[in-house]
Amino acid sequence: MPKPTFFRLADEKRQRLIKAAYAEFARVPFQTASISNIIRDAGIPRGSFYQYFEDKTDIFFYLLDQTRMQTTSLYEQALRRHNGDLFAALDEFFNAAADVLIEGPDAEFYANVFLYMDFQSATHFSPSDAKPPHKKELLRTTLSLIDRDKLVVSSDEEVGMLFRQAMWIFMQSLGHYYHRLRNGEQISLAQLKARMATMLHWLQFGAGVQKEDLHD
Amino acid sequence: MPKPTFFRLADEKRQRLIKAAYAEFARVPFQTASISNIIRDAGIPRGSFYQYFEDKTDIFFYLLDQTRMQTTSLYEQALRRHNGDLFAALDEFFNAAADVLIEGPDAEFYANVFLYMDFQSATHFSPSDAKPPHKKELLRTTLSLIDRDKLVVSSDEEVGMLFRQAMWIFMQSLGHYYHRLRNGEQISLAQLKARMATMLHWLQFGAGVQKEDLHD
DNA sequence: GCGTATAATGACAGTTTGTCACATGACATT
DNA sequence: AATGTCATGTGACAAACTGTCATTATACGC
Repeated sequence: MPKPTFFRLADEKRQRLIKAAYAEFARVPFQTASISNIIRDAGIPRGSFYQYFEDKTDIFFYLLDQTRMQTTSLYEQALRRHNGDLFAALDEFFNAAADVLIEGPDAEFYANVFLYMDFQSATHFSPSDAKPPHKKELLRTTLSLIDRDKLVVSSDEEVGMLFRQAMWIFMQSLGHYYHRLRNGEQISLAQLKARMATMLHWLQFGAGVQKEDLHD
Repeated sequence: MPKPTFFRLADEKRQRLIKAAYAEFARVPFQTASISNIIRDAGIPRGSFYQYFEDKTDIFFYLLDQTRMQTTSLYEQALRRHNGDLFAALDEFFNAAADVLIEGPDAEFYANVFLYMDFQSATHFSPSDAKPPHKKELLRTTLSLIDRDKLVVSSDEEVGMLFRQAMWIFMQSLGHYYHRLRNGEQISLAQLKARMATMLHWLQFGAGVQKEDLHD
């Protein structure tokens, strides 16, 4: 989390810093991104940066949290609209979120996020040592709103597992999309959505031939 | 890939270097690991290291490939034993591989692999700019040995998607296991296996209530 | 004006990485 | 034994980056 000083900054200065950070994390993956570049771009002295943020991780996840807040609400809306039908909500959410992440202004930033995010971060979607601010917020929303009669789950733990499996489909598909794009291969937004739908359908109905189908 | 010089090295020296590298990558995640530590441990001059390897990534994936070769054969055996039944083979393979990765001598190394591996690497399981040596080897084995009549897939592309979804279950579960372990929470190998089985079962038969089940 | 808390600043020490000019060794040929 | 050649060994070095800290500047209440 940014330090209090950061939030007391003049708007113009804060925006300049945020913009420079987005640019750097869009230019190269997190591991390669450097604070030196960010502060040079933003025209902010080195010491000041450390007055606002702990380190590179801190500012990175701050940027990520910004958009997570948007998408979280998209998900919750979908879940309510479909009366707690998890798979229907996920399907709608994936499509809406893909639009935001791929056609929005920070697409390159997200490309680096989804191509280079590690498992630990993907699972918890915030730095491991952070206090849980809204960590697992999506999961909590899920637990409270879903209709369990439509799922084959026997505990909250299992709902969590299922939810993560679905989120991986989403993240992996975005990674796949950006990977193709950067290698100059043809891939459309529609194809991406089809891919997500297929994988989600497997998770819902199974990718193995059903027992019933064998009764002939 | 290591440079030719590396393979011409005296056995003792090569082993010393490999051992030091394993130790470093077991000590900290890839991003944090340093070549400086490896060569200090191995007692090898800096210049020499760069005569053997391109960089940190190069030696890391060399180590990883070592064990991939083992596990690949485990998978192929399972697939043959089950006459191309993908899900049966995966189930057996997951259990066998988990034994190797968790009870073997390099468990700490794998912990860092599975906790901190990024999506790009996970998908391709080798550095992105490397020539495909045995890249996608598991996938190719799968394509040639599986019985497609037991699956709801319509193309090789879809087999690939399904296979990756399954592999993610495996990797994510190992990540989960190690995460728990490092946070001092109780988790047994049996629980890990149960988790993988549940998730794989969902993928095979569906986690949503089936259409047939609604006909009452 | 004065004093105190808050913020800004950039020089600096400590690391790390990849390179390069040079040293050393092995070995075949004369 | 002398020489030439090719592969390998070596460590000093430049470049880059990170996080800190002593010092200076600013704002604000009284």
